[in-house]
Amino acid sequence: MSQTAQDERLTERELAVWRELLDTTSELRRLLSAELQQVELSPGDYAVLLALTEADGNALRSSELADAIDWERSRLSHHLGRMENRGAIVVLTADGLDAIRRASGPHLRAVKRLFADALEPEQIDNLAEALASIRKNLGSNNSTEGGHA
Amino acid sequence: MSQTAQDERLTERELAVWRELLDTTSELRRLLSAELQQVELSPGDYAVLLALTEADGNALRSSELADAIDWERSRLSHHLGRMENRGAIVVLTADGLDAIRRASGPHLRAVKRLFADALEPEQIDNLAEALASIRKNLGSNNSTEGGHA
DNA sequence: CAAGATTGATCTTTCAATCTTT
DNA sequence: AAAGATTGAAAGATCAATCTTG
Repeated sequence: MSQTAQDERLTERELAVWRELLDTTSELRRLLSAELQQVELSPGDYAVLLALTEADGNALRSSELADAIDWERSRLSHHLGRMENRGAIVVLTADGLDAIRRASGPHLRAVKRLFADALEPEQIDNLAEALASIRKNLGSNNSTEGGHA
Repeated sequence: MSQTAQDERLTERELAVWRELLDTTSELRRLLSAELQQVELSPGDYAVLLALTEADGNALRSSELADAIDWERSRLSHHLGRMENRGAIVVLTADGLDAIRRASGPHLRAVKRLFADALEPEQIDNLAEALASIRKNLGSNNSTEGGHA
């Protein structure tokens, strides 16, 4: 499945990179979340709206939406309820479209600024390759089984 | 600050890798969390205990601990309260040491299995380099300012 | 009945006060 | 008063039922 020795312990180096991966992505999520807050959306809101925008006819069945953003059904259900309370959107209405349109420009600029601008094309390739290897390994590995929740 | 052109839009490729980074790390966190649950610890518990284990005398002031794991003070305060309720540990007691000892073996093996085993040494290096670039860029960039919360 | 979807309970995180200590 | 720390309330996430529909 994997290319490196399976039998040895995790090295200091590997552990350090692992922690750095967790810390860095946490920080990125935090900053992007703050960015989105300026247009009154949570990261969850954004994920939901984005998935709907990208779907055919701007609509998805609940379970399809859950799959698209890889959420548990119950989490989605609660979240949609909250969005409704806030006068937000379940299936993309004019308001919903408006919200995501207002958000996506700043959001994408933030992703570029915080992430893409930091990396050379080759680094992007390397990162993509590393993530693909991890993914591939998750598929064949995974004691908890199943893939996701 | 950065090496690539600042003025163009985020490319499809960059966006795809960005999403893949978010998805992959989410999945890793989920699996590691499930792993920890088998020894009755949450990822938060583990972070707290680990920081204390690595500290001088297995103790830290509250604000130092918060800094070490990069949490807001209030979050740490609530979490420590919950750990106390559960009969867990604030400053590392015998029970706390015991808990982290029981957890760390399985946890580190899981990190190796899910993360390190998937990557060639060169991929680890590449990943570390990409993360370092992102970090460096976060330092000089960051509109929300400050660094963390 | 089984998959799709919602609900309630509980736990976690965040935000805005508030209390404490120097 | 300013930094350190705690608290309460509200939002978000998770788990185990439960309800709904095909």
